Parts: sequence; C-alpha cells; structure tokens
Amino acid sequence: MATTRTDPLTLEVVDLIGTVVARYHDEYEEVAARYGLTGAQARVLGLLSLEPTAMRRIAQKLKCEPSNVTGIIDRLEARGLVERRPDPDDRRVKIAAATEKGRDTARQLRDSLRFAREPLAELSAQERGVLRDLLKRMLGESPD
Amino acid sequence: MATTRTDPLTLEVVDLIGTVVARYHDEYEEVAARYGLTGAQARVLGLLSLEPTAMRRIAQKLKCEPSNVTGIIDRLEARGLVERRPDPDDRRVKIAAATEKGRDTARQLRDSLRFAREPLAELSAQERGVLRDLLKRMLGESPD
DNA sequence: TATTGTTATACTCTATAACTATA
DNA sequence: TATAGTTATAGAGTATAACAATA
Repeated sequence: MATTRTDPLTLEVVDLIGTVVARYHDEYEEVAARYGLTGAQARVLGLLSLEPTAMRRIAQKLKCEPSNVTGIIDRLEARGLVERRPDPDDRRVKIAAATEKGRDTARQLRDSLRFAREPLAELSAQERGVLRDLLKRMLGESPD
Repeated sequence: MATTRTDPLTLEVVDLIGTVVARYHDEYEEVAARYGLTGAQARVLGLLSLEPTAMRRIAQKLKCEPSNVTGIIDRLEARGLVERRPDPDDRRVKIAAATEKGRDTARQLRDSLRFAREPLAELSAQERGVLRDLLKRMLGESPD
C-alpha cells in the first residue's frame, strides 16, 4: 500500500478536526449533564427517541457489549424516560422505547446542542454546501 | 439573541460532523486498545510526549479533576511509559514526563491514527485548503 | 443447540471531600 | 492561609463469563 504522505496542510486539517471532535464531545457531555444524564444515557435516549430498539441492537449502535445496555436502560427507566416492552414476535427480546417524557427530554437536549449549529452560522449557504460535500467525500460511502 | 435557523443544509452538515466525531473517537479508542492503553491514558501519553507537564496542568488539559490524574499517571508509570519528576522551583509540584519508551509508544500510536489522514487523501491539495479555512472559521479564534 | 437479556465480577474514569507537604 | 498532589469513596461505563428463558 502506498504510504500516505503527511504534508503540513494535511497535518493542519487533521489537527483542526481533532479540535472539532474535542469541542463537540465536551459540549455534548456538558449539555447531557445539564439534564442530569451521562453521555451514554443521552446517546441512548437520542436513539430511542427516533425509534424503539431491542437491547441487542442498542449495544451494536453503541459499539459496546449487550450486558452494559442493561444498566444504562435501568437508569433511564428509573427516571421514567424509557420503558421496556416485550417483542410480540420473540419472547426473548425486550424492546426499549422512549416515553413521552423521554422524547421531550431528547428534543430539548437536541435543541441545546448549539455547537455544530452556531459556528456554522459564520458560513454562507454556499460555503456550507462546500463543507458538506468535502465532509461527505472524506467519510466515503458507508451506510450504517 | 437571534434564533439560529436550522435549515436542511445546516442540519445535514451538523449530522456529518457528528459522524466524523463518532468515527474519530471510535478509531482513537481502538488504536489505544491495540497498545494496551485506555483512551484517557493515550491522550495523556500524547500530551507528555510533547512536553513534561505538572499534574495540575494535565487535569486542566483533560478537563477533569486533579485527583483523577494521579491514577492515570500511576498506571502509565507502572508500565514504564511515564515518570514523575520533582519541580526544582516548587517542592509541592510533580512533573510527569514521558520516558523514551513512552515517546516511542506515543509516536507509534500517532502513526496508527489513519482516520483523519487517509480520508483526506481523497481530497486535492486545493480542497484540503478550502476545508482548512472553513474549519478554522467554524472554530473561530480561541487559542487554548 | 443457539440466542436474548440478565447477573456477577473486575477495571478504569469520573467527581467530591479530606488529608499531607509544602508555599 | 492557600496550593499541589494524594487518598478514600462512590457512581458510571466497559468487557468477560456464566446463567435463565426462549427459540
């Protein structure tokens, strides 16, 4: 394989992306904490606010072991943000679903995440379009 | 304050940035694990490979409490990657420094982080320049 | 037999509070 | 008295292994 040269420009962009990642992550944790949630809890609640999901599938999306999901859902359920439902097709499966309160919280949380939105306001529509296209090409085609 | 409109293009870019953040984070953890390090340990080792740093300053850079740094440095020190040195100017202060083995590991680790480099190879030099400028404007002027 | 979710265990990261040795 | 680092403690996320219920 061809060695990727690391010219100064590439290194600068890599560094900028690192900064974006750090800032995004910090803000996500901070906003989650504002709602009394950990980052992992906020991510799961965000997932479930889109659609009810089986425990095992949640683990896949989080890239962690299924055993960990039990505790995260336990804590969200204890606060009335999530509930476990049986799967009518397979009695082994439990489906976690956001309650109405959970969906409310998820929406507020999403609205509070200004990071990726306010800085973008600095850019014109055309520039945002360019940024979109460049990011898309960086990320390549990898539908999850 | 003016409400930030969230037009479809902005939302798309926000989503793309979220994907970049997730992928970057996952790869960082995975590469660290390949060297038997946790993400936090790898980040600290990376810092110390650039310059020896007092415990308190490490906590500031990690945005965590100083008490946590003790354990992280303990574990890195137990593996011979880091050492504690006294500060000649203030006997309360301990300065953590990467050993030669630690600097080696940090360099290998850095070289293994292909994420932000290989995808950029998809872009021309001019496009990387555009991306750099857009990211810089997004991030604004905030020297750490 | 294989799979789903859970439990039990151990490790790391995290914040808080109390302690020590310096300043 | 204030500060740097540590220790003690508790909560949370993580992986691994073993288990019950179901397929």
